[in-house]
Amino acid sequence: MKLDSLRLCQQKEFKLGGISRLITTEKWNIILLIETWSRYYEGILYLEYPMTMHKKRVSIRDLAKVLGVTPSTISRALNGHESISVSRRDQIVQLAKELGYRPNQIAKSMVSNKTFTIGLLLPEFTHNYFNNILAGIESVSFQKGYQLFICTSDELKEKEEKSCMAFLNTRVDGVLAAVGNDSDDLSHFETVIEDGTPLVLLDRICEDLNTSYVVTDDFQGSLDAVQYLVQTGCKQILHIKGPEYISTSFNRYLGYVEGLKKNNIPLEENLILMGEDEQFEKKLNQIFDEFEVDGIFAFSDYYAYDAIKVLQKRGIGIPDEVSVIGYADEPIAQYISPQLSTVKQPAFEIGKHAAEILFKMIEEKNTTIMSKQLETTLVIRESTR
Amino acid sequence: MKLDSLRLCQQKEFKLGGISRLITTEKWNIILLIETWSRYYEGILYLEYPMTMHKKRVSIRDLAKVLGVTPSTISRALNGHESISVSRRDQIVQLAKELGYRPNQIAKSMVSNKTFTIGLLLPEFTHNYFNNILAGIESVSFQKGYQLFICTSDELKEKEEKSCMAFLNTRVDGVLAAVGNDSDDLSHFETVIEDGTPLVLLDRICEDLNTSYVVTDDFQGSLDAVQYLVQTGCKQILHIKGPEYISTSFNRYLGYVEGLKKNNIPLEENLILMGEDEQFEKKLNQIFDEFEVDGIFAFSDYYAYDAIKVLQKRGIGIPDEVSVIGYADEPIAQYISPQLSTVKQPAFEIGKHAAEILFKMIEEKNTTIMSKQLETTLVIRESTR
DNA sequence: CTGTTAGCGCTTTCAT
DNA sequence: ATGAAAGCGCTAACAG
Repeated sequence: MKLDSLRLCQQKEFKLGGISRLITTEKWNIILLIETWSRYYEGILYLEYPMTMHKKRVSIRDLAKVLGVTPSTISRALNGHESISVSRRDQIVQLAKELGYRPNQIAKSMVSNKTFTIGLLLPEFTHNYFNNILAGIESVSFQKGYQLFICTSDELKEKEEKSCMAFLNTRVDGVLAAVGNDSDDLSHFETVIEDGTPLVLLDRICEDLNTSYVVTDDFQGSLDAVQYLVQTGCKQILHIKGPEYISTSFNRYLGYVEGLKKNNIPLEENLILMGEDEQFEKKLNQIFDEFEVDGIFAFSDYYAYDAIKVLQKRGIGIPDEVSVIGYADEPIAQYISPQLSTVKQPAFEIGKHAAEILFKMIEEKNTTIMSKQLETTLVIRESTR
Repeated sequence: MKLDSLRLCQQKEFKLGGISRLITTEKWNIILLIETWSRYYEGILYLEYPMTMHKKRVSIRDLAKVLGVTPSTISRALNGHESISVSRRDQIVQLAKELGYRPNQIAKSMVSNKTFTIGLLLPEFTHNYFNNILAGIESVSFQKGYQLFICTSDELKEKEEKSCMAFLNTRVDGVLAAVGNDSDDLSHFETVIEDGTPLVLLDRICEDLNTSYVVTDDFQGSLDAVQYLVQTGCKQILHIKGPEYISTSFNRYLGYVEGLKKNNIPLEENLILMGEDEQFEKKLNQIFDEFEVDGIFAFSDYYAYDAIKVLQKRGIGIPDEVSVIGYADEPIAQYISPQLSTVKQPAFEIGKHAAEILFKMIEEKNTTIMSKQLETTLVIRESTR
C-alpha cells in the first residue's frame, strides 16, 4: 500500500474525479488521499468506482416507440430524406439529441455494404517520413469522413499478411500500403486486389502488382544531388546504397549512375557502399584510405550521418574536403552539425495524393489504375560547398 | 502526353503488372511504353485495366448451399463448436478456403455487439514520443487481435470531439487517448465514459475526468534532473516551462521547485521562462545578461535545443559554463552537439500498459478504475558536467 | 408523408 | 449432430 509513492498529479489540492485528492504536506512531499476503497497491486492503483456499464444504447426503434411512429420514419428524418414534414423531422432530431441517440455505424455498414473506413499499412512510424505521409492521408480522410485502420508491418511479411486479411474481414472500403522491405511474396496484396478492394501503394513499387501507385521521382532526386555535387567541384563521389530489393534503393542508385555518366565520370564499383553493411565504418575508412573521395551521396539522412561521424573521427572537414548529401530531409538533417544538405521528399503530398486517388477509386467505382509521381527538391544546407 | 517524364521505375526492363514497360534508350533516358490505352492528365497516369470489381463475396449461405446444409452448421464448423463431426468440420473449412470465404466482421459485430476495435486518439505523430506510445499499444493490440482506429487531434478540440463521436458510432470496444493542449472543455470524453466505453487516458491528467490513467512520474523525473544539476555544481538553474494547462508542464515545474527547495536554493521567478514565448530568444538573453545562470532544465528536448542555440550564439560553453538537461529523449537529443542529457520517458511502456489496462477493462467488464504511473530515467550525455 | 416488409451476414436458442 | 427461426440496428422498395 505504498500509496504515497504515487503522485498521479502534484497540484496542491487536486480532485481526480471526486475520488481521490492530492495534497501537499508541510514537508512538500505529496501524498495521495483515497476517499473510496482502493488497492495498490503490481504497480497499478485500483479505485472502486461506479463506472457506467455498457448500458443498452438507444436505437431508432426506441425513438420510434416514444413518438408513436415507425423506425422508417425515424431513419428518414435522421438521414435528411425529402419526404418528411419539417416539423416531424425537427421533433425527431430533437428527441434523438435528448436521448443521446448514436447511429450504429455497424448496422449501417451492414445494409449499405460500406464502412467509411480505410486500411493503412505502413512499415513503421519512427521515421518522420511515414508520419508525414500519415498526416497527408489523415488530412483528406478526415475531411471525407473516413476512419483510418492503421497497422504497422514492422517490415514483417507476417504482419502485413495478417493486416491485409483483417482489412478484408472488416470490409474496409480501400487500402493504402507501403510494402515492407523484405516482402518478396506479395500474394496478400494480390488477395486485396482480387477481392475488389481498391488499393494504392505508396513509395515503393512492386513488380507484378497491378494497382495504383504514388511514388516520388527518386531517379531525378538522386540525379539532382549528384549534379549539384559535381557542379560544386566534386570529382570522386561515393554512394551509400540502401537496402536491396526495394525499388527506391535501386532508383536512387540509378540516379547516381546517371549523374556520373552525364558528367563523364567513370563509375567506380569500389565507391559504392551498402548502408546496412555491418562493417560500414571499417569499409568506409578503407575507401578513404584508397580513394580521394570528395563527395558523398547517401540513400538516407541516417546513412549520411553515419558517414559524417566517421569522417569527423578522421578529422576530415565537411564540406571543405568532402561534401555530403543525404536523402529524405528527416528532422535530424537540421539538427546535426554541419546541417545536412538533402533531397527532400514531399511526404505529406504523397499521403495526400494517395488518399485522393484511393477515394477516386472508391467513389467513382473506377476501373482504371491511377498512378502519380511526385518531384523532390534539393535542400542545400551546410554539408555541401 | 509527356509520358517520357514519368519514370515510375527505372529498371532496365520493368513490367508494371504486365501493363507497361520501362526501357532505357541509347541516351540513358528512360521512357515508358504503355501497352494498353492510357492517358496522362493533371499529373496522374491513368491506365485502363480490368480491375476486379467488388464481386459478391461468398457468405456462409453460399457454403451451406454447396454442401446442402444450413448456415448454422457452417457457422458452428467455422467457429470450432463442439457439436459437429470432425469430418464435416474439415470438409467445411476446406471448402471455405477453396472458395475464398472471408468472415464478415461487420455481421459478427452486429450480433456479438463487439467490434474488436479500439479507438486511439493522439495529438500528433511528429514527436517520437507518441510514435513509441503507438508502438507500445500496437504490440499488445495486435497480439490480442484488435484493430486500431487512429485519429490525430492536432491539439484541436474540434477534431477530438469528432473523433470521439466517430469512435462511439463505430462502437469501438475501448478508447485510448492523450488529450490535446488546448482542450479545457472535456465533455466529449465524458460522453465516452457515460456511454460505457472503457477509456484510458495517457500522459496527461485531466481534472474531473473519472477514468483510468497511465502517466509518468514527471515530478520525480524533474526532481532527478535538478538534483543532478545541483550535484554537479549548478547554483542558478533556469527552467524552461511547457505549455499552460497541461498537467505535465505543471508537474515538471513542481519537480523543479522541489529540487531547488531540497537544496536550499531560493526560487527565483525570473529564472522561469515559457518555452512557447514568442520572444524566447530575447528574454533568454536578458536573463543571461542579468543572472549568472549555470544550469538549464527544460520541459522538452526541443526547448533545450532552442536554448543551446542561443547560448552558442553568445559563445557560452556547454557544459563547461552551463549544463543543460532536456526532457523526453527525442532522437534529436543524440544528434545535436553537444549530445543532450535528458529525462527519458518510457513511451513504449506507457502505450503497452495503457493498452493492457484497457483490455482488462474491456475483458473483465471491470467496474474499477485502474491507474499506473511509470518511472523516468535520467540519461546523461554531453550537455552536462 | 408514413407504414409494411424484407433483408444485409451471422449467431444462437430451441427443437429434433 | 443438425435444422428452423428469430434477431442484432438499420435502410429501402413498395404500398398506401
